[in-house]
Amino acid sequence: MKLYKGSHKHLVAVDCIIFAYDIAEKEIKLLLIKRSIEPAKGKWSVAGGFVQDDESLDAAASRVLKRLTGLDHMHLSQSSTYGSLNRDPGARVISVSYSALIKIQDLSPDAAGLYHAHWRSILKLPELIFDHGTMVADALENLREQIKRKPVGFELLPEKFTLVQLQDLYEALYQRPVDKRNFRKKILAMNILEKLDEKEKETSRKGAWYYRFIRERYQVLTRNGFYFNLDVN
Amino acid sequence: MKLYKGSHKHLVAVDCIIFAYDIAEKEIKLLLIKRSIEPAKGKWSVAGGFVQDDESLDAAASRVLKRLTGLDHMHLSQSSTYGSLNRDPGARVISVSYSALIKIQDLSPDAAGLYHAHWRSILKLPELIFDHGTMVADALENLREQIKRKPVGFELLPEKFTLVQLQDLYEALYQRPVDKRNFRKKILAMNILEKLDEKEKETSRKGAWYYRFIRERYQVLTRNGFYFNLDVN
DNA sequence: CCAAAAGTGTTCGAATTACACCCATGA
DNA sequence: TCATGGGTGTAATTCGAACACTTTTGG
Repeated sequence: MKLYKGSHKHLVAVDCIIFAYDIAEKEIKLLLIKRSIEPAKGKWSVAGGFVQDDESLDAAASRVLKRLTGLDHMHLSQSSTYGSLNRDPGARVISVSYSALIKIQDLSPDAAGLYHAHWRSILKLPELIFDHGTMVADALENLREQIKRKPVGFELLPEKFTLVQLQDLYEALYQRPVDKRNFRKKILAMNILEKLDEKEKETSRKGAWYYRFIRERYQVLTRNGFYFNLDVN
Repeated sequence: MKLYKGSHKHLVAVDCIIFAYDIAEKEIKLLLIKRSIEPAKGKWSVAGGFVQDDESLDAAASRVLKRLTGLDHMHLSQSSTYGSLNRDPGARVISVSYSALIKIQDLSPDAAGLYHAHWRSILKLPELIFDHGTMVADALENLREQIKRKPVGFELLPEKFTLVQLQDLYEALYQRPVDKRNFRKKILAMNILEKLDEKEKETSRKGAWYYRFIRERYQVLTRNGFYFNLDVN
């Protein structure tokens, strides 16, 4: 049974916008790939590829990301779909963008070299191919909205982190300073962090206490109508 | 020059989720179509169709909506893209959903009959084909979030409306009562409504003052960092 | 002992909530 | 005149913003 005959078919791609947070540099970084095929071969792009016959969009995004970067089991979430006629000069391609937040240490140290993947600060991005600049801008705006209302910040930090690091992350995203006392008051009042018996001693003599995000406690609160709101200053 | 050869091509559809507000019934309604082709011919669906070779996704959505309902110049905004393998039993189809808010009087009175389009309350929707139920649920959730932070409510009301009607709309969306005095205080304090010299006299002896949304004033405020927030009770 | 970063409370104004009665009118 | 729906204000509380000093410790 052949249905829908006569309807035009399209090339469909997925593009993965991967953000990570660099604790040392206090910068959000974006994963970029040197494009290996024409057109625009050698130019910077996000990790993308075509959707195959026998895979869902979500599966395609995971596969493409794994192939280009080695990153596996990422929590990719669909962002937006781009379908202007001439967005890709090589052919008419419809592209579905996905984004993910990762802990930078999840990328094995040599993977970057191995896969021609590079991390670049979102503050100094190079020119990207096609409409990838727009895709990134859209995803970033979405991330900035999300982080106010969902505890997505913890996806970008290691298991153990200090309150100073968490605050630095918010400042990196908002690009403005945040009041330390108000920030701590607010996040601690949510009761979703556990203070550990261990200090981070690299960056100060005094040392800063490590904390841990308690996902289970957050989920219980959520079920009871708790509303995460870290809209600071 | 044939690039990207060997990559699989896909059927791509757009589906339009059109919401309207029925002032008299105080209900949000959804535009449904009796499907005219196999599979699932005669079943309820939202307005959809395939994307052609020479049109953008946005253009396809407008065209499809116009053809099926007569609705023209709608402000459609892209919601989400659905790409599971078996979502459409007829073939592998990737579908991009769009949604729009319209004033119910924008639909010419006989258009419904003419085009086999029907308005159904979102509270008692029939079974929809494929994953259209999910699409609608997703769009509705999005609308509920939006209406808190953007003055989208005015898209659903006629040019002139009363504060009671506006409040009824919010209650229809939230499905819970809203405090009358606090609601009025908040919306009037925003200074984006103009009281007209005219009363709505159909529903009460006293009559309720008509108001008008002043889009220009809203836009000026927005530019100055004003933040619409009608998160009530 | 001192430099450097971590940690800690209070006050003030604004915003949000809860709540009940009077008003205007047509029938 | 009365039934119906429209319109109004205030007090109590909570929330958000601003703000500066003390603590710890390795060198």
